[in-house]
Amino acid sequence: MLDDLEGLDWSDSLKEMQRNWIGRSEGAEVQFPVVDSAARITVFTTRPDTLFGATYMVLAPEHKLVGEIVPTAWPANTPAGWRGPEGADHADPRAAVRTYQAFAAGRSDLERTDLAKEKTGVFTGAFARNPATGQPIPIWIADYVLATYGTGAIMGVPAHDTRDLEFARKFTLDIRTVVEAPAGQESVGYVGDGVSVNSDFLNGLSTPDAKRAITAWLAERHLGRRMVNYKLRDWLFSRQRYWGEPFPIVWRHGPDGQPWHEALPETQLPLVPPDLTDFKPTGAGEPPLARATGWVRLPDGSERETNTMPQWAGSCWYYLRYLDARNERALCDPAVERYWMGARGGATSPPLSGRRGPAPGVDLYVGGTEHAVLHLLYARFWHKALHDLGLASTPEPFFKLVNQGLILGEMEFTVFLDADDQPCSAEQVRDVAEEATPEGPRLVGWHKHNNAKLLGRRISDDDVLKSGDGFCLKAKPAIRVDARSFKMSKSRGNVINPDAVLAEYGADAFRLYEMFLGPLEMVKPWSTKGVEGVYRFLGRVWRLFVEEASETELEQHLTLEPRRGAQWLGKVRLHSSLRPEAPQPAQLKALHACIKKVTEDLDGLRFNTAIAALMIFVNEAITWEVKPVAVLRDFLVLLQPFAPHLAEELFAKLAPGEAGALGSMAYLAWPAYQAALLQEATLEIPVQVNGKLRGRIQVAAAAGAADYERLALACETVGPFVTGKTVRKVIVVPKKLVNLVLG
RNA sequence: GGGCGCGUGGCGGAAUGGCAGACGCGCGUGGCUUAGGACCACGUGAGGCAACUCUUGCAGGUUCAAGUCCUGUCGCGCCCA
Repeated sequence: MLDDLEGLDWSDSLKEMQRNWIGRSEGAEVQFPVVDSAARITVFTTRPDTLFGATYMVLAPEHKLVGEIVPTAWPANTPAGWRGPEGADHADPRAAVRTYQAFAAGRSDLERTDLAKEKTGVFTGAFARNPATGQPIPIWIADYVLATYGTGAIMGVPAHDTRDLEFARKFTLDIRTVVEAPAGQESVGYVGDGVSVNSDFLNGLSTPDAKRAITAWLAERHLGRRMVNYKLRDWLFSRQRYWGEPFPIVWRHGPDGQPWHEALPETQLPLVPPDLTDFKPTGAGEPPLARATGWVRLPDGSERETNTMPQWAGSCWYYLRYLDARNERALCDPAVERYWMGARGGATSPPLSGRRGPAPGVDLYVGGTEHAVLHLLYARFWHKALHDLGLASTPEPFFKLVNQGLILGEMEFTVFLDADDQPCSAEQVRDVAEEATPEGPRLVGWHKHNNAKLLGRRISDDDVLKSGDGFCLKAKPAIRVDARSFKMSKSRGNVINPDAVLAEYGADAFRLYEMFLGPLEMVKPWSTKGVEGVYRFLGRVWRLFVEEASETELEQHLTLEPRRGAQWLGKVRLHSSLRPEAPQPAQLKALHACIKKVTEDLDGLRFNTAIAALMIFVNEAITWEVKPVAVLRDFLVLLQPFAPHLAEELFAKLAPGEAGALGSMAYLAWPAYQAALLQEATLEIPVQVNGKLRGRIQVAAAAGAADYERLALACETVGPFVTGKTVRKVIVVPKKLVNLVLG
């Protein structure tokens, strides 16, 4: 899964997130014998070269060896600070360990590892032997070591690990430098690569060499081995909910009473969940399915599994099932699978970056980053399993993937108020954060100087003015306000309901606005005013085609009898300026410029600029006295992917026979632009003097560099800047500009 | 703390190293209208009477030419810790 990320046409950040989640790290496993015990503590480290600097060990509080190694009494000379956190000076190590374990159990993983927090821990009273130095080193338990990561134990190398150093300083543990930092840097606390020192046979070796040497040395003595560790964990695949696919598993009991489970035969699939009216878990704490006793208990005495699969189970393979959703015998017919998912062109794992034409697998996956490491990681895993089983023909499901940006709520302005309701300028506020209240989240902050808590109050955009690089109160310009857009959420109350937008502006305007908002991948704030803008554009398209009197009639009838809209729509007539005449050159140029832009922008998923090109065309075409039908027809083909309802409606009026025969414009050929029609006879070229715009010249399309230079020097508005000075150099970029460089 | 991304008019945004601000919103003026928050036309980065000057977070650099490339810095966002 890690290696195949290379060939995917995904964003680098998304691939990086998957790499981090998989969390491959190379290092070594090292055994530390426990003094006066048969036990050995295994640690995983990415820095085996620092083994000589390991001056203590830490086990996770939940580590299974803890109970085994703790002695009944503190060793002689145990410092007071080691015998319990914050001065709790326990009489014996067992009490200290018990107390600490209880403390750690109450903390979340995040609280434990947060670097800003104070390190906590307690000495177990036991020692381990550093396999490199032979010295005994104290064994601690501390919650900055997580039981679920690696082996749940670490060697503490305070000189070269930030967290270990903090811990060692707090509990006055030995700090031993074993890596020399590059000149000019302090070696204690240095975590990069350097040269080994104070490390016997490693001395003088560079970090990579030292890692190899110590790993080999450990392996020879059966004290360790090279190891690759992964952060990726199993993901618990069952839920105690009703809504989810039931597992096709039954439980039986052996003669000894021991339960064992068995998969249902394929003939009994699919397994459908029972109808329930109560979806809560049972009083005994069993999942909701246990309520359907008739479904759970089978005639032969066995019982069905009552856990269900999690929501994401289906999302790992639905794109395969969709290909052949009614197939009763198989996941998907192999021929169908090859047709839709197969690597067209023969390659099974092509390098995809910069590739043209259709990709194998799902043609294009558009999804949010919130799926980066869950759905997208596990769907890849399932797909690879299915590929290995011969059920999927590609090694990856989604070769080309685009993360669409989140659409945020409308911009909100917030003024900060102190305890007396006096406004405080936003630049005086630090640590602005959201706080939950019964009315929904609100912003809070703290005053930079007096540390007073300040509460945010939302204000209307009518009450603010632009000021410098921010906004201020219209009534009190000295008070700056916070301006930002938030993620839409029910509790904040800034959710835009698509149904409401559809009812008001229609589906064409809604989808058009979403595409017009900005680049697909960017986070963008919603603006209902912007929907009105594209809605108006659709109105202009309509009026481009439709005769005004019949449009007025339609509107009047719609007001009186909205239910008979379809009937009146049929009576709408095309505008009399639409005629089957040959297009003028300027009209063809406008059309083909639009075809070129829309075609290229669609290929690059730049919907916003494609729509801008459609608008430019309409703005021009609406001024034409005669509108050639052929030109407007091609325009409708360009419009159809963006506003299909409107485009189809107008196409049916413009070409009723063709529209009726095709059923949908989707079957029409996409227009091709002709470059020749876009050629100009003369070009307007800007003239710069020392890089500043000073004039414009008209240049024939076929002109050479000498013509550009002559015309530029002769240009009226350029003259005053050049007279009396030496033109040292003339830069001519054909069809682009002329730059006169003065001496 | 680390990684990645983003900073352009009042707002969303446009710009193969080559005329910054396309297109849209908002705003202004006018027209049409019994009326309209409909529609149409024109204007709209800032300063200046003007010639012109300034302007892509900030500071440098490369270049005939930088929003775009490089270095540093500040701010915001996401992910990880």
